[in-house]
Amino acid sequence: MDIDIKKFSLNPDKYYKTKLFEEYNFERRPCIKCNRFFWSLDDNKTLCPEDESDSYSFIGNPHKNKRLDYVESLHAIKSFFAENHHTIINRYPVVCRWREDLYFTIASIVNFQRIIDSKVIFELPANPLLVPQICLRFNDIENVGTTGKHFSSFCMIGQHSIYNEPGGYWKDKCIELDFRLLTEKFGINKNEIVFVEDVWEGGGSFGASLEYFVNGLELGNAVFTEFQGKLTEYTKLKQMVVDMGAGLERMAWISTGSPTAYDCCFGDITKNIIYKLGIDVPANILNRYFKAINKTEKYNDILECKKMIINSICASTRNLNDILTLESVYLILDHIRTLIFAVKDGMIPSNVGGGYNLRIITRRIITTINKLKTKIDINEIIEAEINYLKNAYPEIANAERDVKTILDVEYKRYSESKMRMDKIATKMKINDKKLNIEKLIQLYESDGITPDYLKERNIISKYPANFYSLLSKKNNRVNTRSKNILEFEDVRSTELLFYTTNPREFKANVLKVYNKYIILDRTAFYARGGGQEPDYGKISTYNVINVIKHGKIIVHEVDCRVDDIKTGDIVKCSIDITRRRNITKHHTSTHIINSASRRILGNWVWQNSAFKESGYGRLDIIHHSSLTNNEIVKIEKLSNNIIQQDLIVNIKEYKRSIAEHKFGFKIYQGGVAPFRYIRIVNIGDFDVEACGGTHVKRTGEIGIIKITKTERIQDGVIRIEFVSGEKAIEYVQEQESHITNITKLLQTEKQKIMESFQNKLTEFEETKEKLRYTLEKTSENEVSKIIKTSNILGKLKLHSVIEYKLDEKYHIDIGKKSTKQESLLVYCALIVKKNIKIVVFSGNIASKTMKANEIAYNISKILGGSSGGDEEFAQGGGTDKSKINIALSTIENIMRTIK
RNA sequence: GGGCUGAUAGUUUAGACUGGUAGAAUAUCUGCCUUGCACGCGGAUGGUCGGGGGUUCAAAUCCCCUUCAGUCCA
Repeated sequence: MDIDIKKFSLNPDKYYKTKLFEEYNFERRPCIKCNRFFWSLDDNKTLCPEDESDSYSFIGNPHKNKRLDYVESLHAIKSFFAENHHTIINRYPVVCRWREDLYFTIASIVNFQRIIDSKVIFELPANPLLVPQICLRFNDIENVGTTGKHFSSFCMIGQHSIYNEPGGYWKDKCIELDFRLLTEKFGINKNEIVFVEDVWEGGGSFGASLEYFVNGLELGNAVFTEFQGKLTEYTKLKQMVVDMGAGLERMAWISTGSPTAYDCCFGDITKNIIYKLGIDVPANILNRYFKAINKTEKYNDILECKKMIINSICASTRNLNDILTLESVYLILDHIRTLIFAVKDGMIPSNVGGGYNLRIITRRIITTINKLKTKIDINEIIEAEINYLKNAYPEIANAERDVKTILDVEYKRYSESKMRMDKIATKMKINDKKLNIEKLIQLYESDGITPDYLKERNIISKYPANFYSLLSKKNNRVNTRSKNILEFEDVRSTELLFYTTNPREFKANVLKVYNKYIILDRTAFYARGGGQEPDYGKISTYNVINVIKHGKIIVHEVDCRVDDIKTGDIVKCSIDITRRRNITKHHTSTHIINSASRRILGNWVWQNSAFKESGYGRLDIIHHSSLTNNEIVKIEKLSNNIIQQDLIVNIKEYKRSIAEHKFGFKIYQGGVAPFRYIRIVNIGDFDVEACGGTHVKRTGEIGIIKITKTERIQDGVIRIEFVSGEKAIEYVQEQESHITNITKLLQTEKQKIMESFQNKLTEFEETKEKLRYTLEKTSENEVSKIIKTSNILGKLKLHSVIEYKLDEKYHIDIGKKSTKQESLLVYCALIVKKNIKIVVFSGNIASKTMKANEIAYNISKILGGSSGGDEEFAQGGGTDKSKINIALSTIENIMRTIK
């Protein structure tokens, strides 16, 4: 990266110099330590901001008398940019459903990036705009709470503009506004502001950037994105994008000069908890401590490092302990805030995907709270945080109950998990097994049992220091995906008829024919998209079997090579209307079931994905547990109730900002559409979603919804399969015919089917019982009969039998009893079924000369099998039924020879 | 998205590596003891070994698939 910074820094006039720098006479200098260039008004600065001696001097010493906390800072920033002709956009969801490569929104620009065929395209709903975007980042949660500035979720103030589109500006205006924001709204002395030259890459595109710092703290980074590709090999983008992101938490921190950024971002909550826990550290010690910890770069042992700081500022051990408790408070507040936004936007803790990050922070919340000596009420914190944050983000006002429920569910899971861990540990302690490194790794990866936990339980005394590095070595993954892309660059976009007149039959101009593909100037064929399968039908004489979108062009695939249609022809087209009708019903049903599930289960229910075919529909929802029978019944009932109400399905285009304002985030069930205008499908007041699919006009048309199956396809995701309309009738009829057949088999009538089935079960149990009883009663007789009638051969007795009816279980029972009573007896049964099974018992005396395992071995050899067992009992088998008699006479002969 | 671990009686589980009668504890029923309860001693009931397929004379055990649960990583 350094080489490339040099490349850009070689041409500072082009990439870095702005009008503001000229006007104010900013001076450009290289850092005497790292040679990076920076722009500043202060002649004394010779080092990069981080290395300056006065870094973090704002702590305890803010710039202005009027101090703005988190919410106040946000309002100040919003009004400043609104005054300067920016459209203020609501935050996007923190769950990033519009990008396959991200679980969470990690930067404000992500909202507007679309990657199509590995090309980056930016779509701004307004130009220029400002968006306060909550971002979730989990890469250094270790630092949350301890450094004073790291968060697992933070608000990135996104200032975005596309230079070469109407309304846009480039670096001059951007830097001027950022400078004015700091000086005018936050009262920062212009001499304290430093801009550092850098290059920034993200999402496949990059450009020169200016990071701006105040007192060593980076507040924002303005990236002027104009290239795409690798840093060594790139092309110029069609769009020139200003991507400025600033940290709201840090703005508030600079403004208030509090010891940490956590102190000014949660309202009074922090203060209240600190008071409740009895933490009492003098302000000057806190200020000096956090200044020092922020200047510390690398450390091996964090606790040692903290102790050193405490010593250097002449603080006490009690101060250190209080600061450690304080860190816990900060961590809890940060993690709960992250959870609030995640749950509100449709992600819950689980063991896969982004949900795992949420599980980790949830469990950190729980363990950290448990560690505190004075117990604090987690529900109170949730309430207080939402109460404060709703002043900045009103939409989270109603999230309280959901967050509590999710945390409760997760708490129970964690308790069970800990109980399991405890059991395993206890068992290991009893068995006192030696644990090698492989076993330690297995315990950690399969059961979540850390070596530290085993140490705590005195199961091991120490473990290899490289344990965690051994683990991390195992992780490597490269995700390469190649797509078959058809090139139709010269073809103009297709007019979509299904959004307007939606005809069943239409005529169209052929624009292009290629192999099995046809492109028309207009089409009513629905292309696969939004989980809805495509229309089938006919173009001229060809059967359409697939319809796909290629950018704004619709491509029809037919079942054979097209050779009698050519460009310029006018063709007659017709759509398979039965198929379309079925798919349409399933699509509207998806919306209904989705909203019904949310009402029955809870507000965290979001659509995870959906699929609508002609034969059935499938909806995957976010939910924490498998559905109970009762829940399924309720969802089905509510869905059908909506059908019976025959609600009007309203479809209308809205400007995105208006739609978001009017209906809220929940419209993005299928992901965020990047367009300025979005199509809103409104089912009465029951369900509102942004959707591009086909829908019925009134819910009554669907007729009936029947849920056929639900399953938990992974932790946190429930799949609901269902059928609608005619398909539902067919399904019900099929079920009915099954019942009819069962009724016939049971020889009863439908009303009594359950009763009759229960009777049959009881009967079966009783029969089993009778058989057991009979065998027991007769076995004694049988045994004495066997002993009496057995062949006396030499000194011993032999009872041999060829059995066709009873099983080996019977003969094992009888053989055992017989040989116990008569120690001279050899009991030998050949059970003939598909194969032959051999059961041999040899009595106590008999087994001295006639070993059961040897007898079984000899017989099995003759029958073409093998055997196993000991002297008194053996089993075996074979396949050759024709040799049964030979086998038995062989045994008799052997026994005769024994003396 | 990838990996790992597990599923045996109502409950907790042994057996699996090395295929050959599924075993224990607890609960339940019951007998003895006791005025009664608790305890103690004895007996009984309870198992599609998660499901399906394969290998084998024979699979809880070995192999493959699948369902459910847990856990770790990106």
